[in-house]
Amino acid sequence: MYTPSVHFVQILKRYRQGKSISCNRPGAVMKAKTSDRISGQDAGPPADGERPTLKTIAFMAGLGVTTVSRALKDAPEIGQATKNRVQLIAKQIGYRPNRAGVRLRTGKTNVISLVLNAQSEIMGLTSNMVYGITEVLSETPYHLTVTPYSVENDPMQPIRYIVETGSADGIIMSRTEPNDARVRYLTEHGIPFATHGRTEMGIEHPFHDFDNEAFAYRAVKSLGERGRRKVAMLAGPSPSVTYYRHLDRGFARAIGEGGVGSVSFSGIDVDTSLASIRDRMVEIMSGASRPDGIVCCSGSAAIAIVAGIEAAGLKIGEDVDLASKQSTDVLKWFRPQIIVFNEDVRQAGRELARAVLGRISGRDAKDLQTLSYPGESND
Amino acid sequence: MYTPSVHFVQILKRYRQGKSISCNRPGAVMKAKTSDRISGQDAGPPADGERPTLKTIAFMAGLGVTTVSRALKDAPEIGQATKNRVQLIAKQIGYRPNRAGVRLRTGKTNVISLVLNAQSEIMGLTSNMVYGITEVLSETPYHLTVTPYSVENDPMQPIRYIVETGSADGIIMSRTEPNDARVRYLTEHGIPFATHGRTEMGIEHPFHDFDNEAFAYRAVKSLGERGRRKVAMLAGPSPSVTYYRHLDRGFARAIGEGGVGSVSFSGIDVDTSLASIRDRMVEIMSGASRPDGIVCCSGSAAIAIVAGIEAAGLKIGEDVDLASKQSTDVLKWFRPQIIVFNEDVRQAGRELARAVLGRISGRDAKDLQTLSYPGESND
DNA sequence: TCCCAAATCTGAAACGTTACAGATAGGCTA
DNA sequence: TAGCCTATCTGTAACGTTTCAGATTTGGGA
Repeated sequence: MYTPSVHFVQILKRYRQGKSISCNRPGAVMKAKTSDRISGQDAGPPADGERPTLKTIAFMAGLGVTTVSRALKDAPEIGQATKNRVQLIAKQIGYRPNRAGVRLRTGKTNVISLVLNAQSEIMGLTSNMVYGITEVLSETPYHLTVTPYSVENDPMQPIRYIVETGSADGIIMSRTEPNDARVRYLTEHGIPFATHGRTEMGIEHPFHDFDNEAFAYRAVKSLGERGRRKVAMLAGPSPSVTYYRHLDRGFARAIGEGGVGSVSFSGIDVDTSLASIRDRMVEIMSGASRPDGIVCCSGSAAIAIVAGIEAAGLKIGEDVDLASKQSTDVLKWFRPQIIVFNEDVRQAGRELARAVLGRISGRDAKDLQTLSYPGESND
Repeated sequence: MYTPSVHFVQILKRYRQGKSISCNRPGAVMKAKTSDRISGQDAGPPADGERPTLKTIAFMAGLGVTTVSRALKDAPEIGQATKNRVQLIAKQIGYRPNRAGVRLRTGKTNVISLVLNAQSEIMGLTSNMVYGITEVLSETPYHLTVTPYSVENDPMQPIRYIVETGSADGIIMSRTEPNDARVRYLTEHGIPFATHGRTEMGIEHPFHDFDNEAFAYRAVKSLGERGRRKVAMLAGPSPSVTYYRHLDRGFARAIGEGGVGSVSFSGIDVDTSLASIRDRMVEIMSGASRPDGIVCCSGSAAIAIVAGIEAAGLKIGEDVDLASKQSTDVLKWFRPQIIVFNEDVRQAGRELARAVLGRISGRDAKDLQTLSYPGESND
């Protein structure tokens, strides 16, 4: 049994009184920080107002920094009494580990990086994602940094930067593609990440996805139930982001089951500017083969579609029905007639945060894949 | 004149060939990193695949780390030829300073923290703010971290955390109050920051603000021009955030100039839930003393107001006019009849980023205060 | 010839943390 | 009594950077 000869309370007391004290170990006398030239570790209390470090606690407890470091992380080789003392002092003086010190020593950054496309902002998506993520991270030592890239730039650029500079322990990214270079790169480099959306590369990785296939399927079905017989979908530009494929698949499946026919939109997709969508919709809805039901996967595009429909002299809910995904309530307020399916982006943020953290702590990628389903909120 | 005896190209070449080489200084032979027990600094090249450090460059150039460190930051006491060599090598091997090392040594984090209220999200505000900020930061070594707090929490909590842990060099925050505890605290602690919105504390600090007084004033005037004679404003909860005061002031000034009378809304404000706003609007607009013009400072609240008005059987642009601030185009698409005034939040983000950076680099707070004016985008 | 100043460059120390390889004391065994 | 094991605790080194206080060389002046 190892018994420290001086109890910390005495030291703490004398320390608080500003007295020069000597420790239970040789050489441990109070002295100025800068004039510390002796090789021993317990050089003395820090100057007033400075942030407490392990050294501060070590001095106050009459222990070595190593012991303090271990005591604070509940290492098995530290006595229970010592742990209690150390943890109490740490709490009392408001000790917080210096992130730079930890990072330099261990390489662990305690940072999660959210990589975003700064252009493709669908109403409120980014905000809610950020809030969802931070909600989860706030209970951990992790911070969130945001690293956007513009469309003109290579999506790989921010990823490479993060990996090369080791500036994050994990990455969350969106606009996932079927064959995603970022996923491949990060997998090769063994960096934990989670994607919003799935890939089709045969690489298992953490993701969270909204079931867009289910959404498109149910959207068509809903339109059919309202007697619509000729529906169209505002799809994504063909081969890029994965979720566009899922939309197509769900749409095709619903159509394939019969009862409802389809026409296709040409010249526009969800990435087209709102003004172009509106203008094209006027043309389409004025034409002979106009659809009587429309599926749309973006709240803002839905607004442009409505504008076009009404500019063509038709009425939502009467001449034509619109079923759309929404991530904020705006659409419901906009035209109550719109059939809306909710995607909870904040929840997605939470799931994604949990997924990266899980991956960081070594959990299997397969157990970190979640899907959320469209919530039909109206009628 | 100090002349290194071995030119770096030779060293670099041999280094690249993996050959064991000896440097121009004694003791500088290639050896494994871990077995480095000699006190000299130039221990040898790092293991393959590891990130280059100053040591790597120092070894390759046949210089000391100190010299390399200084050469990279263009210190005056380093010869021009050496600077060129060092900078060339650094570029070639893709050297990037280790942030943890810098941070530990200098205390500089190279981080800007955006402190946000996670609840009061006005459509797209956060996203655009974030994008604006990162646009500016992307040309600097600064990273952006997001630190949200929930309404239930003390707004001071994240601020204290950042200051106590020294986790950022500068802070950007919103929902500025006339007498803002955060501003006082940060000023006392000498931490650079910029606020979105102004205070009324007599403390000079960097800010960016939208001129809400001008907005409210012009909104009332616009309504007057359309023949509206009894206008009301959906104001903020009285004493809190500064910009509500500016709204009141602008509104009062416009009313004071005559021609237009005012009625007041009771029971709701911009922070009320959208459903409550809608419900209350139905009551108000069904009453005898209903306004014929409404001023609203939030896009989402405007949507709820419109819903209420229409539920009461009235038409926007005919029975009543609505003038609202918007930060995305949604309102314009929602009801083209709404009189909208644009606030460019992305631009605000840019200004705020420039303001904190300016403060960090020691510029005077007074020179870092900007105001933006409502852009009337329709008619 | 000697010394000094200017121009360059240098190692050691420090920031705060953790990993490594012991140290120390007490109790127990033989 | 000597020796060993266990339970605790320890100092040193290292992560990569910058600062401090010198070193070293060269050229020039006395």
